[in-house]
Amino acid sequence: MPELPEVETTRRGIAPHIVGKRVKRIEVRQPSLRWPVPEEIHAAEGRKLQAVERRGKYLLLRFANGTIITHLGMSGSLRIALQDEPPLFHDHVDLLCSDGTRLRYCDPRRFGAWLWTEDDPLQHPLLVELGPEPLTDAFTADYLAQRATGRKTAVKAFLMDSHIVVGVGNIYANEALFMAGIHPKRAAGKVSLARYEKLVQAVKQVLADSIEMGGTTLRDFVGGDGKPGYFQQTLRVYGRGGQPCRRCKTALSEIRLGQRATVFCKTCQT
DNA sequence: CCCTGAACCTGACCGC
DNA sequence: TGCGGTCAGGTTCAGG
Repeated sequence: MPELPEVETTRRGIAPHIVGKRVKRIEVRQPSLRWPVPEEIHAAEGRKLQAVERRGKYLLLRFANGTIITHLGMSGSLRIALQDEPPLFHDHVDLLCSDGTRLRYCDPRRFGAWLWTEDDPLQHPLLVELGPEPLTDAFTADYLAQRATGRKTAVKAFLMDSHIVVGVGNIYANEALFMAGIHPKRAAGKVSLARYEKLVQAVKQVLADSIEMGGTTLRDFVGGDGKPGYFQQTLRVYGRGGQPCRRCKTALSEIRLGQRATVFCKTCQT
């Protein structure tokens, strides 16, 4: 489900309900996620949640004695459960606060994660090698061009590599490359600095716009406050293979690139 | 170091 | 109605 806008929408949706509250209990009904949910995660019980932060698509639940690192994977979601709402089959983890507020994690495919660290979470092996946040000034055309030097990999795969830049998943990679007029299969090392400039602007714009609108809705995405996102209606290419390019009317091409659906306009993107 | 493909898992959908 | 194949928003990992 989630790309960066969905994760950020989730963070904003849940934080007001749980920050500052004391965790009464963490209920793990299904510990078999991407990695096993560690027993040490119960160290958060009895502690006050200090903040909910985001790094890439990871959410960090900060406590004085450690941090829960979560990831929503492909199909995960976090929501505030209603009082006495019984967990459904795929509701794998609850974080129950002492006032009865319940943060509920649902993840049918179980590609997500709930981990615990007592060290600086940004130094955790999963986070320490991540690329810059796309919506900060650290994400520039110069940076991308430098990282792309000599690389033959398709620019779309390059853009989706979280070690290059975090938060650009399949939907927004397709969208940003269209906006920048770059063919998704072009070798990353053969994209000019001027075009990386356009790409950086496109990534920032598409992500910011999507966050503004509450995240893309594909199937059933809902933010932490239960409101669906509305970005889906404005997608330029994703999910539109065979339909006319909104710019030039050419039928959009759809191919598979690195096992991912890739949609582009063969006229507008070169 | 770079690149590719497989793997993790369930559910929805489509054609027969 | 059932079955098999394909696809889905992510990321790590093994192997060449």
